[in-house]
Amino acid sequence: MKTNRSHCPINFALEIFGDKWTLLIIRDLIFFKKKTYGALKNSPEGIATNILANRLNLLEDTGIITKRQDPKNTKVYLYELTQKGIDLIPVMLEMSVWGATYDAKTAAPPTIIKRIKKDREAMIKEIKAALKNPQKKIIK
Amino acid sequence: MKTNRSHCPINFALEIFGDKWTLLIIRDLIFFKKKTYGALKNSPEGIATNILANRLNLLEDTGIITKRQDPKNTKVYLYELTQKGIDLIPVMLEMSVWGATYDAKTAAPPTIIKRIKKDREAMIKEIKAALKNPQKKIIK
DNA sequence: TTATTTTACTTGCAAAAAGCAAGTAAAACT
DNA sequence: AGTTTTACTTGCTTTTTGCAAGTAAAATAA
Repeated sequence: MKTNRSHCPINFALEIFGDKWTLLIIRDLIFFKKKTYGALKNSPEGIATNILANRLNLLEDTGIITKRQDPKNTKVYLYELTQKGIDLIPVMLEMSVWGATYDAKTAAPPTIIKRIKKDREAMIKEIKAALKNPQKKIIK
Repeated sequence: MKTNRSHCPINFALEIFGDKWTLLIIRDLIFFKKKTYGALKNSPEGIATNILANRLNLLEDTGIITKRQDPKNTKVYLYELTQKGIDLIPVMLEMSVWGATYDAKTAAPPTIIKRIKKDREAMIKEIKAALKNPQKKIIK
């Protein structure tokens, strides 16, 4: 059993998602509404399949996502955010604003960044609503 | 020369501080106002000295901190946040709230967490003010 | 003035994690 | 019945981390 380095809340967070891949998976689940292993592995950063499988397991173990069979296709599994995962939206938004501010070549849609800055709370609600509604999408 | 995986703002951020130590150093610079190598290495998580030196270099290279000699003691170096580093305060606050929410054994001071939730903007200003004023401290 | 301590690192080596290519098993489609 | 699709696993190399010890220069103490 692995022991915690401390109970500082920042450290607690980093022990779960302090690496180069985990938050990218969560980004895809939140902003692109990806749900399957296949969709997640097709992200532009090119995650290795063993890393993806490992991180999905860790995220499930830490209660950030759940895994279930697709009712329409028994060989497909659906990965979905729990409340604990949904509550990472504010972290993701702040990271997006920071990254968009300091990457001169940022690909972040300016309208989205502006809306985050202008009315964070509304944006958070909108993203949560989009997660529940299969029609809505935040980023295409 | 290392190439970017993508220009997604989240990925941009992760390529800089997507690991288990970098944000802990930034935490110490922001909340505990640590400025020296010695102070940083004494944090409870127990960072190895080679990792600390490496991360301080990377943070300097990416423009998040600056390094200068202590005018009172030529053998001491002072590490200080740039605007790019100060702008990580919102990210740190959201991570703190999330970590404090989901770690049953959290050591986060409840009064601080409440104030972040109640008035984020005021809290951000207060932390910035504390960084400029050598008397003020956010967390002791 | 010399010796010791303090500060900020560096070095070397073992262990763990990441990255890459290929392979597998079961369901589904042709 | 054979091929494709989906979700992984395996094996191997490279890179990163972690740990213990060492170093060099400045400051302090004897």
